[in-house]
Amino acid sequence: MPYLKKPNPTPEPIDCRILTAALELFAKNGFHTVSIHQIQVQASVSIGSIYNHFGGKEGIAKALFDHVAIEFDEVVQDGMAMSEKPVAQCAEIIRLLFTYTDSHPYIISYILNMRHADLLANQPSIYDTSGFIKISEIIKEGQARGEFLPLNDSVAFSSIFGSALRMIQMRLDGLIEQPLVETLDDILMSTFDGACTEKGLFMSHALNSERVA
Amino acid sequence: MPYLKKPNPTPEPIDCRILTAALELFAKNGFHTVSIHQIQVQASVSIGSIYNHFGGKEGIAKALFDHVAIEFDEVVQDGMAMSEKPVAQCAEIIRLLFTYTDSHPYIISYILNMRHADLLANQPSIYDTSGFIKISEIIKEGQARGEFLPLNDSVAFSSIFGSALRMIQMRLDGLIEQPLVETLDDILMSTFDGACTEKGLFMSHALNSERVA
DNA sequence: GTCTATATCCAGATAGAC
DNA sequence: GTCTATCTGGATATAGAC
Repeated sequence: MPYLKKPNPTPEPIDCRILTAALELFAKNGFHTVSIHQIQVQASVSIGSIYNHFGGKEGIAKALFDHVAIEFDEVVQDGMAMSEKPVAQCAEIIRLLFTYTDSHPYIISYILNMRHADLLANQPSIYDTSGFIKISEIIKEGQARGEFLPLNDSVAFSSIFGSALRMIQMRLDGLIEQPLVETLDDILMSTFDGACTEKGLFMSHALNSERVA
Repeated sequence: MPYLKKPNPTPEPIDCRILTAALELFAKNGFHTVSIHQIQVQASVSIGSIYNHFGGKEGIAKALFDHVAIEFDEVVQDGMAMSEKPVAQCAEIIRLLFTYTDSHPYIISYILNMRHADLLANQPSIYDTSGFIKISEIIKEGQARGEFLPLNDSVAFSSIFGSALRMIQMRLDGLIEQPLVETLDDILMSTFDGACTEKGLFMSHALNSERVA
């Protein structure tokens, strides 16, 4: 029965197999708990090949970072293409990140956690990527148009993407069973319109209760 | 000159020295990159003592977790004591977390990052602590009173604490030079009242642009 | 309880055949 | 370019003196 004979279904190139295996293992177990031997087994490759292609474990991590940075940039670009308006662009980026988290959790996990997880300092982080820079520019444009509050860079970023990123973290940590997209509308609403039922609810409290300086 | 003779200025108990040293090293470099030898040196203790007290590196991590969980719970309790109103309680907890991040960055870093950073799965996380449970109850109470939007647990938590936690992360990652407290009012405002200048700005976009299902 | 010296193990890296 | 076999360093952990 030669038509059933598919004993070696590995059409992927070897370096791609290595990266895929390493990404999954790193995201699941963390850079330092994963040994090259594990990667070797999961990728069905020899140790020698790994060293030939990437020069070692750190080399794999570096290549993975470049890879996920490109993916992230594409998500941002896709989100930007959806509309001219910064608010809608940010909303679309969040939607894409949510779907991406559900479909490719290891990539998002690597983007978000890898730096803290393991690699030494002075390693590039997500904040150094072109995707993040594009987001910063969207926010600036939104402020110029008067859509977003005129807050400083990090505050504005946190206020727009903080809730969504926290949802992603919790989903990756296994605290949320639901697909993230199902929560999208709620997250967008609270992000853009606030977590309270009425605008000014917090300010009235702040005025009533004299806080200690 | 016996009055100058203070060659051994270590009034702290030995296990406390070990924990302090380990906390700093773990937060800075990550669990797996820190060796027991480093902890030994920084704490001015012998390896034998470390094994006597904690049974190894994982034992230290476990003890540290219990310790920071207690600190976190105290922060939440202090924040709750400030007011009866959930909105004000959450605002105060965020303020305390901000000041705590600036004064004790290693503790906050450990709380936020340690799980991803290193320890294996099935390790307790911040979400299992009494402090987090108290926060969940505050949110529920706020929803019952009609202050917070009636969103499900994780969405509500993310919408209220997501921006602040992102600020803390960025501060710990060295992306924010400013003390966090200086950004407190902006974060609270955007959290509770939204990141946009007008309520409903996002919804109008969503209606205008037919999103692909 | 605290220390030093030592044993054991295993991950990262290399050498060289094919 | 891919593989197997091997080397080496360093980390965890232990044994036993004090």
